[in-house]
Amino acid sequence: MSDHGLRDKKKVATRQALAEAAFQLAVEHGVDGFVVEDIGVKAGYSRRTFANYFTCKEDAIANSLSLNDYMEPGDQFSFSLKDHTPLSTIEVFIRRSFTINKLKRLKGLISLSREHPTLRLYVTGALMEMQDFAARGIADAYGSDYPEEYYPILMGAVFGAVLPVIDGSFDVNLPEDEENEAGNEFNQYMDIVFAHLRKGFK
Amino acid sequence: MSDHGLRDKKKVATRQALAEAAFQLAVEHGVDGFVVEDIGVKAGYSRRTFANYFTCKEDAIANSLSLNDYMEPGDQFSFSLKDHTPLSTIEVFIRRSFTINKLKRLKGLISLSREHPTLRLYVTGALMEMQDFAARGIADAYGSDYPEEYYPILMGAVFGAVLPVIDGSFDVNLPEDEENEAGNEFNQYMDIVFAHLRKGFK
DNA sequence: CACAAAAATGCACAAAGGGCAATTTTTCCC
DNA sequence: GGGAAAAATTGCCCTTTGTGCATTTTTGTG
Repeated sequence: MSDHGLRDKKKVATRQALAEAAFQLAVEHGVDGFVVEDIGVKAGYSRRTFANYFTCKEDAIANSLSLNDYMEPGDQFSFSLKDHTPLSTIEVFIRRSFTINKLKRLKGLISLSREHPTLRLYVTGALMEMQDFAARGIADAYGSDYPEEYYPILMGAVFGAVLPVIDGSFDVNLPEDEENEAGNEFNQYMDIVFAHLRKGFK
Repeated sequence: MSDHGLRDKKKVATRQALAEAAFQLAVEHGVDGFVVEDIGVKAGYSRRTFANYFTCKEDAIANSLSLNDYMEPGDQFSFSLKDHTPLSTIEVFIRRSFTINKLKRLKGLISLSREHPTLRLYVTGALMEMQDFAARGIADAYGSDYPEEYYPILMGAVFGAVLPVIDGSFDVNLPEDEENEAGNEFNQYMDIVFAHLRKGFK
């Protein structure tokens, strides 16, 4: 049998090394202040290898946010099977996913995106992938307990409402200490978001 | 005084001509089946001029959807000042914006995007611009009648819930006759979407 | 350890992106 | 209407990308 576990792990590592190098170079020299070659040098790979993992610089920079590494669909949503509704399941998923470190990286990406429309596209694209991931997980978990069209609408509404954070129109202040996950401003904003989503709009 | 009206109109026309040419070429030969030069030839401009209007092919193709041309923020949301809530205002805006012709173009873009992640990014980007446009209009129209954070959340939720259509996971069947705007499947889907948004999620 | 599969690399070439300067077109103002 | 100013279009040029293909190197298996 083929257990390519180790090989796959190395591929992920390569991908992350390249993305991380790309992000750091972008912070240091601006998104347009370096070339793909530089990423390769910094990460210890060739230009050609970079092209095997990413389509362009922006792709690599944005995906340094790897929001969905370490996530396994089954794991992430197993808690949802009892005592939870789809909405509260997503709520837990979102709050768990945006750790302080992720939010810090996100802030960096947002400020880079501010004057760089193309990068902005790739950053929102990364979020969309996270949304797809969550949508699949939720749909698997709840099956036919809700009308067919419920999940895509719910998922869209939730992630749409989170977008202002990603997009930078809502500016999240982050605490210095990594430990204080629960009380950060992102979670306060989520309180408001989910309250609105539960109550409905007018 | 500087009345650049005619000049601006010509710029818009040029932009649209290039975008339209790009879209048609994409339909005929596939997104990767032609080069920027071809777009210029088809639209009657040079490669260099194309670069003045768009960053790449995908940018041009996606923006052939020009959802927000002919829109003036003031005009579009003037009806909102009486008898409407923010949500119902957006609802009218959305239903008005997605005419049969726009939806047809959107379907074309979706099928092109299906196997082309980069184009997909640019198409959702075009929708985001529409969202920004609507967000500004709505915020102007309602000012301080609602809590400060209300509009971005509402706007995000609405456009997020519309995204499945854009994204192609909801497939809209369109009537042959252009006249039948009200009863098309898109509007039926919107009925469900806005019902959920009003009622709230659980 | 040797063999097969897969990843990284090198090479080459068509194409993209964009600065700069020249040219053409549009607008402004008398 | 005509000439000056502003803006749009274009050509030129050169660096950077993207990618197919062949080759080398690394990894996993028996």
